[in-house]
Amino acid sequence: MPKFLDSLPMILSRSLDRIMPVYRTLFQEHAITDQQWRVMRALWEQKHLTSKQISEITLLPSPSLVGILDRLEKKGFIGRLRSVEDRRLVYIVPTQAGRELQELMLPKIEEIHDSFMKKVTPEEWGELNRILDKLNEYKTTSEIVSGNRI
Amino acid sequence: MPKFLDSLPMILSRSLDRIMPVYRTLFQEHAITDQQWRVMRALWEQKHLTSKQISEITLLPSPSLVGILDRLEKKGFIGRLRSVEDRRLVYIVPTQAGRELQELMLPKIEEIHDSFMKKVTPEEWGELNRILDKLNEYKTTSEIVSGNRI
DNA sequence: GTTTTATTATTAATATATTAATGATTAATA
DNA sequence: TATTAATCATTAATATATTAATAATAAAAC
Repeated sequence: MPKFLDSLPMILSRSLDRIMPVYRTLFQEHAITDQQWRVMRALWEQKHLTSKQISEITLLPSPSLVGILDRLEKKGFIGRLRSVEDRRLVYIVPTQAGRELQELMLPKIEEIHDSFMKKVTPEEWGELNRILDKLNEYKTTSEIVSGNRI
Repeated sequence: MPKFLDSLPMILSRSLDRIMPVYRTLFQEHAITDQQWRVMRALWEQKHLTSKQISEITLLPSPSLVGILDRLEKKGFIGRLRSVEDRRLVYIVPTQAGRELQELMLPKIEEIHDSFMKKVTPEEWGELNRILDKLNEYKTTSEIVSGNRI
């Protein structure tokens, strides 16, 4: 019988609970949230992205994204531009202030990433990714349809 | 330069996004949420637990737990009992209906768990846990103090 | 070409996360 | 023992997640 604490959701959640505070210290210095940074990070080296593209990249659900983008807009880090070719689309563009925030934060984000990478060997990092991929795999397409946001 | 999508938070989040819907199908059949199940699962084979103990076991933050317990109480799955020895403590006890829910759900939860276990070898499962543990480790006590809920 | 179907962003309603603060109680200390 | 500090559950305020639904627009089918 599998111990509750050793279940797959629990070991992943526990890991995230340990890891995110390290990043969060930096986020708080710039008064943004985890999710707000995800959006800014996705815009890195991009002229613009639609809301849907950002959702796919960041894994943030579309309904949540509406508010997240509202707050980033209010802070002056992004702008919204309605597409003229397809008026259903809204392009999200980083402002000058948004670009500056990215330039400022990215080096430190990479520092944090590197500090985690130093804790394991490259082989272990590869193994981690490979094993997670195996766990994420679905065997049938019906399973994909049943519950997956993507 | 680490790709955003391959960062540690993202690979863990992506994994959870893939895994949780499999469980959630079962949760929805019983009209409870992920978090509500975590609490019920923690009470498995326990006479009672304090709110704090549940928070530590389930990784759910105490302020969230207040509402989660409210809703479980309203659904008749748990009860609250103020301790007489230490009146700061509140013991959470599963009701008869709560026990029945556990009995009903646990076999299926274990089925789902087993289905994930079948996707990797026991060695890979051990590796996954070992690598995550290495990533979760803090080197200094000051780092622990800085951001960790526990 | 008009009706039907899909797609995109959004709203709505409820549940949870995060951070800081509070009231009640207990433990520690002077 | 009177005071101070620590602990536990909770509240408050804001941000996000989840699910279902909707308005506007576009694509497909008839």
